[in-house]
Amino acid sequence: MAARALTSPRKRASQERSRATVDALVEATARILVRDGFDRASTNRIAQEAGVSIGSLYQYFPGKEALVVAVIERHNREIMQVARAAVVEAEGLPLEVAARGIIAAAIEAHRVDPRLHRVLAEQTPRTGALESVEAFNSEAFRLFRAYLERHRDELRHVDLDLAAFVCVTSIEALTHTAVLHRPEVLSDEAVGTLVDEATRLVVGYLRPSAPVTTPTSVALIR
Amino acid sequence: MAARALTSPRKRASQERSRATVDALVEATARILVRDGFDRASTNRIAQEAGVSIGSLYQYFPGKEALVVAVIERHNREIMQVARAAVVEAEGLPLEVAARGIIAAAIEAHRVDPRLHRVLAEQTPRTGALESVEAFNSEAFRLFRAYLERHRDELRHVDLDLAAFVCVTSIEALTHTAVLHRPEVLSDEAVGTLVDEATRLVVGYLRPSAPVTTPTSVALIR
DNA sequence: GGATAATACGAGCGATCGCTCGTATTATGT
DNA sequence: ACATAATACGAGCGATCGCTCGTATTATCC
Repeated sequence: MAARALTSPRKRASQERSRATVDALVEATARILVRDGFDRASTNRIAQEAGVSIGSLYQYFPGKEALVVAVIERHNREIMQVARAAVVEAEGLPLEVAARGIIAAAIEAHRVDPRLHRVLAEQTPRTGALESVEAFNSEAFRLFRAYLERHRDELRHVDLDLAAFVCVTSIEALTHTAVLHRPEVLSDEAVGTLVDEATRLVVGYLRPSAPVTTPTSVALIR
Repeated sequence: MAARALTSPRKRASQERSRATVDALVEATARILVRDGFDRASTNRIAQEAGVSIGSLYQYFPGKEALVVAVIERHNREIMQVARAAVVEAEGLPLEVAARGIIAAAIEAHRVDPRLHRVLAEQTPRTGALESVEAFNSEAFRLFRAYLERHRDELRHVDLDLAAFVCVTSIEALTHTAVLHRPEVLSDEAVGTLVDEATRLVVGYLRPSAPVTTPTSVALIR
């Protein structure tokens, strides 16, 4: 058993008819993930939900994992579209306003099919082919790092890689956790406060003006 | 199938012999999770690994989920012990030093059986009984909030709930992501830098001295 | 319109899973 | 010592899973 970890379609869908079949399968996978959860998403069930025979499913996907990968990639494409737009829009703006816009966009991005997002985040094992799909994070990282690079003069002297890592990770975690576990801070009245706080967090971190504090106890760990 | 979601042992282990059996099962579950991953951890396999019959397993655990819950709870107890100690030690110290210690401890905590931590984070579905086990996070939240409360005078005026949420979420994410995806920033030379940056992040956020910026565009979202 | 390629179908095999239940073994109390 | 309770055992049932393969249908090309 085990160990067949193919991810790409076995067959390229060339005719119109088959492209529809593939779409129906990906669509059905997403629906089932949301409605029934990851474990209950068997290939048989997916084929049935899609109105497609199990044989046809295996003509285009080598297994459940490949279907989930397809769903994730589609979801990520949609999310990154929002993020990219935000960074482009932020380009000309001063640091704080830019950060604010990007953070607001991060929240907005997490609202693209949040139920699917939840299933993918909470139930989908990051194993096999699924683990590499986190190219998503590194794309966000590159995007933000590029912004920092172009606005280096507004920043304190800092390793851009590290700074981008700190900012992206924090923003991601804040919006992610808020969406999944803190719906109350996302009410129309409260969401502004959250954006304010997150903005203060990263701007205070990036700004040169921050009070330079004695980096004493460096060897506290290890 | 489905829907039996018991979590607590069916039988309390009263004699010494049975307590050993339960321990062996939990221990075996952790080993298998690490070695083979979540999906391959079947009850049959766990029983075999523990050197215990499948019948005995079901005398004490209603299913796989309960076993995993037991493993998670044990792991969380170990981690929170580190965190609690750090907060206690931070009590008398000024904000920055305290934050530094807590962050260093957060990294240290993530080093308690990191391979198990990875499996639990990446493969274990947060579903059924597993979702409530995230009481872990809320415990960390309470702990940190209590510290903030006792040091309110060193802070800018801020909603403590919100501030604790922002700090805990960020620190958690930074250490978590670093341990799981950025081993290079945890080398003995680099880890100090990471602690420095994380400290600057939260201290700059909590300090009153931070340059108060005009909270303009509040309605950027929605 | 006939040949060939592309696509769709679904019964069903073999493997694994979670779990029960009847039985055997060991500890406890008197 | 014996009776009773606690614990341990594991064969095997029923359900589900992933997946193949022989066949039927539909599109494409000349």
